[in-house]
Amino acid sequence: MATSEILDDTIGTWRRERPDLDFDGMTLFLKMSAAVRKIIEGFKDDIQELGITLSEFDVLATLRRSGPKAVLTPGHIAHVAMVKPSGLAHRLAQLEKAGLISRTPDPEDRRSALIRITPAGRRIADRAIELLADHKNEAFSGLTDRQRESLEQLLDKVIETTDAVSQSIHSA
Amino acid sequence: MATSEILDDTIGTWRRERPDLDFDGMTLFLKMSAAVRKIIEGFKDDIQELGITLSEFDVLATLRRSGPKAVLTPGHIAHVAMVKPSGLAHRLAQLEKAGLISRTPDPEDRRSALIRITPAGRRIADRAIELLADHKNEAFSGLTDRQRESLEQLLDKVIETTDAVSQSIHSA
DNA sequence: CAAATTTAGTTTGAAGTCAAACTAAATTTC
DNA sequence: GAAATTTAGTTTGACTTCAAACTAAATTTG
Repeated sequence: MATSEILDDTIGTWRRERPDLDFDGMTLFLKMSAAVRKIIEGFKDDIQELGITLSEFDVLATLRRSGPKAVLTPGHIAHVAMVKPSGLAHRLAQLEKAGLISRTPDPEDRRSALIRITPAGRRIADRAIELLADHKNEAFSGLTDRQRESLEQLLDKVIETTDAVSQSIHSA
Repeated sequence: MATSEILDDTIGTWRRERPDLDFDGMTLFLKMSAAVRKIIEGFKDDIQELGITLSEFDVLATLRRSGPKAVLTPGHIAHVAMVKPSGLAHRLAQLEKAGLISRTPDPEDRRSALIRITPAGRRIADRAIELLADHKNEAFSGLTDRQRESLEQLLDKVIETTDAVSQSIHSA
């Protein structure tokens, strides 16, 4: 059974069992979620061959794209990688052990640390982003340029809405 | 920093550091992924108040939408919930302990089991799907009907592409 | 129909994530 | 400027998931 059939069945049966509810938003969410999951799955295999996990790549990528001399704090990395600080500590320990990042105390704020990518880490990050870019482009290769643009605009609108909601939660 | 700013920064810095690569597909993926994550986060709080986890809801929902007399096997549930059988066993054990499902041996295939939702499980599933439908509709409330339709079609195309890729992997 | 293979599901072990508790340093307050 | 509060990051413990090994039953093969 293909993904789209499972999704159609999920929504179809819900509509039959709960005709009082509106499942339009849920349909969109399920399809979006399935697409994301499929894309991630496909990429996981590629990146494992480089000897890192997807989570570790997140950290390496953040450092790599910040430029050759980038020096980031754990807090900054956690924020942009959208991971909790407690989750990041383990990743940093692993990456340091693997020699892909270095961690030195921050002389200006001794609670913090300065994280740098090593040459070995940089090589892996570069190779990984090449695979990643290819892989993502392939996933959206069924769309025309115009459709891709349209999809991006629609996604921007959704993010705007969901962001507004979570902002209001935090201020409540 | 809002989600969209983080994403714009991520793509912007990658384009600066690796101008040789095409990040269009990656941009779409990151935005899609961020939207999905945001929507899930928001819903997690709602559902926790019902005393179940998101994973447990997946199972209850599969049973609930299959109708009042539904009897499903673990294998079927695992397939449509897109979870590995090993991951399902634990969920079933928890749900059974909580009295939300029942598990009886399958008389026709004694390796398998027959899973049914209990009245208590049904009540929780009904309440949860109401919250869920509302929540998802809210997430997409920034789009017009026409835009929602457009988004769905675009997602269908993406799923078609990614499904084709994973099919060919499995047959290779 | 006995042996080999496949299939269904569970158990176990390893890995990853997060919340909560904790340590230590910086900042604010009075 | 000492005490209280806030902030940065790590550690710990609980939980979740998956892959691999395993059990047991059904099916296929010779």
